[in-house]
Amino acid sequence: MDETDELLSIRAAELYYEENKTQDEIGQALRLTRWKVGRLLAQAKQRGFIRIEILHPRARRLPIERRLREERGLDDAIVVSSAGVNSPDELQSRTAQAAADYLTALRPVPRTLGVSWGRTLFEVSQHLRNGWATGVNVVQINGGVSLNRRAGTAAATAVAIAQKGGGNATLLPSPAILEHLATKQAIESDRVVAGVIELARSADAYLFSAGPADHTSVHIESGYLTDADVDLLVQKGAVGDVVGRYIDADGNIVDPALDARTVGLTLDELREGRLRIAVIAGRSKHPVADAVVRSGLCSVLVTDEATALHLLDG
Amino acid sequence: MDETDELLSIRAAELYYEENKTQDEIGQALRLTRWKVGRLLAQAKQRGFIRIEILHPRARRLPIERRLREERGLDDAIVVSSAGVNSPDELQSRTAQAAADYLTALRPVPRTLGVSWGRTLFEVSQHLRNGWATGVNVVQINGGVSLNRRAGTAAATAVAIAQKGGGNATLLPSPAILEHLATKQAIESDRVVAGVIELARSADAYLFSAGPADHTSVHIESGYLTDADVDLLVQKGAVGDVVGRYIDADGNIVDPALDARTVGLTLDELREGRLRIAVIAGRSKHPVADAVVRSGLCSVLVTDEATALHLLDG
DNA sequence: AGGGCACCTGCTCATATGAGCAGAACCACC
DNA sequence: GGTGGTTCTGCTCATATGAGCAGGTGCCCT
Repeated sequence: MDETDELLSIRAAELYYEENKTQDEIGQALRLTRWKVGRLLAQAKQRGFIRIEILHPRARRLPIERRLREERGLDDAIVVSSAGVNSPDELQSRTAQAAADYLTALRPVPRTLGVSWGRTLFEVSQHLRNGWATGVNVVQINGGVSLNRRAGTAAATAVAIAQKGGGNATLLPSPAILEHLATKQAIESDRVVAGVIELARSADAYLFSAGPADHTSVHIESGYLTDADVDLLVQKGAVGDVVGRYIDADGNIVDPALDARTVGLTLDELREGRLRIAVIAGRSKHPVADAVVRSGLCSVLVTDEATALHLLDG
Repeated sequence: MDETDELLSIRAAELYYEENKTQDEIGQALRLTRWKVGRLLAQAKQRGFIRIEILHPRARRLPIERRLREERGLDDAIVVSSAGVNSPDELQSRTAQAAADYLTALRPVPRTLGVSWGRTLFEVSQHLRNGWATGVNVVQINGGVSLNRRAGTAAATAVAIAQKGGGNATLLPSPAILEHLATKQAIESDRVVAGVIELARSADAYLFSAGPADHTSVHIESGYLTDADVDLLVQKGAVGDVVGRYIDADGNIVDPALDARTVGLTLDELREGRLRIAVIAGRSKHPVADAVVRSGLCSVLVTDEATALHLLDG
């Protein structure tokens, strides 16, 4: 295509998309046949001169979703559009909404849903509508918060999802990470705790997020880890955590000793689930999202456009 | 339109614009009739959920051009798109290119074209193609630079436009602003100078830009004015200059004494021209662009999208 | 409860558009 | 300068889409 045709295709596109003229009218205006106009418009599209965006908080990027399914072997992918987003919070909110939508539309409806906790999942729970399902019971799959001011979001998340879904929540009454291995083993052998974990293993579906390995981690905020602990994990190759367990870029446990002191489903147990929905959004989570997808921790990913493109780049 | 329909219209838009499905196929996928799908898509468009942009350096915004013509009474308007622009320089370049295109397409071809000088017009001259016209003579309409290192762009601009247009340039051999009124009067009564100005008055068309009233002004760079001079003009209400003459927001001369020492066409003489093309781009020129358009100094405006929208806001 | 009104739905029909094809124009290479 | 191949052009025809309309539905007010 020569220079002249390129310019003509732009003129034609202006008249077609901005002025709503028919290809025939454009032909008369530019002294071309309408077939030529059609071809010019096709070329303009094909060469990427025409960008069509859907500006809406609920807009998704289906082509990217397809690529994720095909190139990353996911059973399903939900990618929310970043078009018109102004803040990281807004992106997080859009992603949480999309996850809520996905859960609501899920068929068959899971009888038991295993959930982790964190800022993202809390938001998902808030976006779910009352009556999003009937009779969905929820079970926590890893130890919860309790130490700090914002105590209770872990419990609140599970309870909200269950209540709005017309079912009950089963909480895992344990800290996320214990100081001593012996204590952890003692807790896990407790009848109640062991029962909850058993129930978690048998869940029909899992819903979880992932945290970045940096100082904004919920584990630091909750007092389970210190800044120094996280720095050390990063040194060892950690890119983030899933259900409280820190992994490297390949999805392997970074610190087995720490992992042994962490209460809840192990990553291998998590991988046993048939439906494993990860909800991960935001720039800071690109590395951990990559690890989660590569190592097959999730079978379904709900994420934002930028993160999805990052996954497809590598 | 209720919540559900809004969501459906977004789903439909995704399938239509991103997946290239027909409305019929979308209907099957979403369990709607194809007419409903058509209506949803129409609503999505009408409510502004669909944004279509033409990404190309030569892309224009025809709807904005029309509004400028209708709401600001311009004979013509050329508005270049800012979509995908990363730097002010790029915007300036696009606008200059558009001005060059406009000149090239101009019918009837002006026999004599009066031009001012400055960064913008120099760029226009560089964007013109050899042979953009045949037999277009160029005459300078205001005094030129000569004092500083980058001397000669004023002359270079006029000469380039003339040469590429197969005609000759007539330069105005005078400084832009003189220190004393008497000198200015003496220069203007010089046979040659008077002849050039007479020729300028009779030009078929004028092409000029405008400068901002700030320290980046070409008049400071060229040594005709000092920072302090400009500060004073701003205090008196100056928003910028046209052919070396500083105007306020209403297009009136800010400092008559200074104006009397400025060589070239007066603003009233400029306004006599039937075809007066102003080329003005960039954030810093919004105020002066506004003044130029409001006071009818130009009959045709070539500008960028942001500047155009600023003009339409007020 | 009934009548009136606004809105919505599913249709027919006219129009706009894209696929595909035959001939024309162009180019390069003998 | 002919000849084979490639690209381009203007067409026919099938399909996709939008306008407009008749009937239906739900809603509000009496």
